[in-house]
Amino acid sequence: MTIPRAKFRLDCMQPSTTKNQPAPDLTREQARKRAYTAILARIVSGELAPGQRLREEELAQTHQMSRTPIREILIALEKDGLVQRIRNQGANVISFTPDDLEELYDLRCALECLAVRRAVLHIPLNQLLEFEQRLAVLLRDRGGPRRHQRQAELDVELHRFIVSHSGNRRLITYLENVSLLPLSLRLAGYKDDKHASEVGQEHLMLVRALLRRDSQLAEELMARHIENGKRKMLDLLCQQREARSKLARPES
Amino acid sequence: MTIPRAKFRLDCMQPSTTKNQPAPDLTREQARKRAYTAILARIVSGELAPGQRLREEELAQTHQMSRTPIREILIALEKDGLVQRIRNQGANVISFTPDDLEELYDLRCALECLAVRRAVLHIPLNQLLEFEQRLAVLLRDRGGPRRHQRQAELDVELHRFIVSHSGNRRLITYLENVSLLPLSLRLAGYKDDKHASEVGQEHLMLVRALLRRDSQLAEELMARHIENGKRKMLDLLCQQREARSKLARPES
DNA sequence: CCCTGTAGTATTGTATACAATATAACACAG
DNA sequence: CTGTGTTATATTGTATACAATACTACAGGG
Repeated sequence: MTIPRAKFRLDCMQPSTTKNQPAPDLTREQARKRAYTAILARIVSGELAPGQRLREEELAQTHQMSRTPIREILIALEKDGLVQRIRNQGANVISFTPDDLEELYDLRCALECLAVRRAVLHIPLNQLLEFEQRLAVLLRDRGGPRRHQRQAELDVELHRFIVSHSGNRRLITYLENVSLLPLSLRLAGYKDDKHASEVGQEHLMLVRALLRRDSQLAEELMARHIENGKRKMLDLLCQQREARSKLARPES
Repeated sequence: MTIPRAKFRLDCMQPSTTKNQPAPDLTREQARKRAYTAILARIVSGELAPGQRLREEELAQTHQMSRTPIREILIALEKDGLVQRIRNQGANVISFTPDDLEELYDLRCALECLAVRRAVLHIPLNQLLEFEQRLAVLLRDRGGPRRHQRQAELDVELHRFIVSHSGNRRLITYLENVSLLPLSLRLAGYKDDKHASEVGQEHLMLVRALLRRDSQLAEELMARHIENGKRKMLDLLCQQREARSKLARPES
């Protein structure tokens, strides 16, 4: 015996007005959105490891829906570049090589430089000052509680903030996609104090250039910042891969 | 009475080997791919006008398949930026405003400049010489048969050629998406002889810079080339919109 | 006449049954 | 024991039925 699926309110049960019901039944739409973001989050966070198989039936069960919407979500995630699907063989979390990382960072560099250039004039000064403040505090405060995490969050927030003022919606979504995949690596990078303080410094300089509305300098700093990030993340990725391959065949 | 759907060959009907059947039945996969490219082509070519409703059932019938794969294709096309889908209201061909066009061209500029920079060293000289040849011929040959179309095709081909040697797969697909939407506009632009010859000149200069492996110059020329294109396409789009709005309410 | 509310219709969203395929387990000849 | 072919099983791909929603036409009251 199967549990009957949730019944949705019928038209005739609605009070009296026909238009603008605030939420006749958002559960379906919400559920779908939640499933999408949940799967995405599990991939980006690394909970679902690269290469991990994503079976439709399993996802359907965990999200309490049928395979149909799950399939559609997987197709969307494939287009987002987070999932790889092979016909008749299903979907896997994408696994990226150093080459992929380089591709992503090169793209990010080009796009984010465009974003800064466009954002310089429109970005509100008071919020920039706020960022400057927070960056300075975090840089001074060596070894505060959960410092790495706070710094990582500020990193993401700052970049999103700048990009969001570029005035180019497509640029925003592209950058979101390009940044999403290596996000867990970026977060992992903050465990290294030297790296963290360098990134903090770069961010601070960038914000100050933006405060002076110095477009050229800001773009240059951004380019260097992302190039530096690329190098470090490549190192980190290679370290991780070595560590993992040693773990796979422990011959020590 | 419904027509029974095509029966597919069963395992037991296969000759004898289990592996590597050349094509046990590709029709499904082929059909799906064909449907995808067909719909895409109809959008890009302008046959399906911006704003045009895309009903699943209708597409399903014209492509001889059920709504399920069509839906999945529409989801993919939405992610490609060619279709807009609104929940419970279906899919429409995306309609782009001058603002959208500007967004697309700004993105294209940033991405294609990156592409040239990366391609300069690896792009094969002999093929470049071939392009130079063909460009020169087309520029001399004023008023040849189907000249506009040949020139437009060469345009697309040249840009694809350069981008394909960037060594960045993601860059290639992003640029494909960014370039696809305004393609019909670009093709329409070639009806203007002045525009066509200017573009031809720009292409020729670009190819010559690439032949000299002059990265900086090539990038600069590309940036200018796309900026020029942006301006012209904006003009053209505004003209088209005026013409259409006059046609909508003919008060002459 | 316009506006609001209502019933009917068209279309999308989801669940599910079935078809087709790939993988794994296995039998068997060499 | 190895490699090949076969069968069983798991999983994806597609068709279809049904649910839910948005749209349209229309009736009735102001």
